[in-house]
Amino acid sequence: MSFKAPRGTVDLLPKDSKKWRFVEEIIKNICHRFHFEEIRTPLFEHTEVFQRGVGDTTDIVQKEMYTFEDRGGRSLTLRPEGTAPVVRAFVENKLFGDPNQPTKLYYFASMFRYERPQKGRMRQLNQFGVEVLGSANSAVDAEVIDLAMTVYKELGLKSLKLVINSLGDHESRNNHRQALIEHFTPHKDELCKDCQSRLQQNPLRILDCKTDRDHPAMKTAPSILDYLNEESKDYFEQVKDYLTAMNIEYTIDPKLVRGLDYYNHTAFEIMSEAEGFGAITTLAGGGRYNGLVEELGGPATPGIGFGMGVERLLMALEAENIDIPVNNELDCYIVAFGENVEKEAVRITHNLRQSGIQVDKDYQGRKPKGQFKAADRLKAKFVLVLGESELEKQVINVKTMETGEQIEVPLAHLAESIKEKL
RNA sequence: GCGGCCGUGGCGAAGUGGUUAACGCACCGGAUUGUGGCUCCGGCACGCGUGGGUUCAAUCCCCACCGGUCGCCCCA
Repeated sequence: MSFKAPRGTVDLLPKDSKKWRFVEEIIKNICHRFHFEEIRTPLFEHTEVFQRGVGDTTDIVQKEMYTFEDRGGRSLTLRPEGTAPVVRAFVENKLFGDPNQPTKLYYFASMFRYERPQKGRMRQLNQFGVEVLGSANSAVDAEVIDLAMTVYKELGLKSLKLVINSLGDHESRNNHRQALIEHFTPHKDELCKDCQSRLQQNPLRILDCKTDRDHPAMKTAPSILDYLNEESKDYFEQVKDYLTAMNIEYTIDPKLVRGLDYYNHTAFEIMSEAEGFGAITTLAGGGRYNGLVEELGGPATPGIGFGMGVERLLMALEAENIDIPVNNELDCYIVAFGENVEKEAVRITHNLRQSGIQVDKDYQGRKPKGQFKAADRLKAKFVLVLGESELEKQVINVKTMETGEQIEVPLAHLAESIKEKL
């Protein structure tokens, strides 16, 4: 009987986990500079959180959730995205009552979506994301976008495209929605099946449809930008001004809609334009969601955030041939052989580790030559050679692998001697 | 949910309807009783995703299933 990881999941092996840690550290460092604090929410939530938060008509809720019933008959769902849980936690823990507003949070967490896996799409995926709750200031929109772009920039990505749009406030959205319904209804029979149902449920997303992309009615469809009321228009202008002030380049795409129901005003996506990236180009996406906190039972509180795919970030780095520095070295490797030497080798290993030195030794019963080979393979800086004669003299031979030179060090001074060399 | 391609040792990869399934890398041992990176020699798949069928005979042909991969929808 042999087992495999479930479809759409992978094991993160040491070779790659080092890269992940490097990326995580850079990201967390940036969050610290932007003065965001970490939040960790449960892996699963009551299904209702996502139905209400993300929206019943979305693909995520309709066909991508890992939903199950627990022994108490409760319907629970492995989180498919990060915003709804964070907002739930914000409300439940009354973070809105903290005098320090806005509340600036970030998370680094696994998400789950029941989808057919392919390049850059997994059933368990990892996202870094941020949420800012409690401010309707357009400078916050710009700050959040700046943070995302900073992550990519500091990791060295060049072929990026920032796309922004405004979905407007409630009034603007409704007017636009009406206009869309009126525009597309005469062509209803010519649209794909998905779009026919979208026409009633969420006409905005027809604009996003790839199947009907070339339909003539698509080109003449009313643009949201023409339906923004003064306030929404003004807000969007401010966001653009702030981006320009920070020298952040962007393009405006009136068709950028985003898949989740909770967005309004600013919506944005960051895509990779690198060659050989596969069919998927979206690295991160986000936007403003001023009604979500209320929707989840909290006081009217504006919010904005984004989710960034970590797997896709790593893919983009690879596509642009950006190497992640990985430290594979080992400080010391103990080569021991002869009668009764093993116990002393174990003791020395322990003592050096207690002194803060990184040490490993052979556990495979290899001959001395094999142990040296292993030390070489592990890129050990020093090999500590312990045989019967050394043991008798209470010394150990310290060999510097790079130069091949070897000196005798009394066991009593081993730790200090190595610390000096390191 | 739908479609294309694929499934041989730890990895990469050849192969044929029929006695012992190439080769390369890695690993282990020896040449070198206690010293790595080079070289040489030796070892390393009762097995070719699983099940069924065709056949005197199948890793190779057919079918089904499972798995992987890439793409569609949608997204991270």
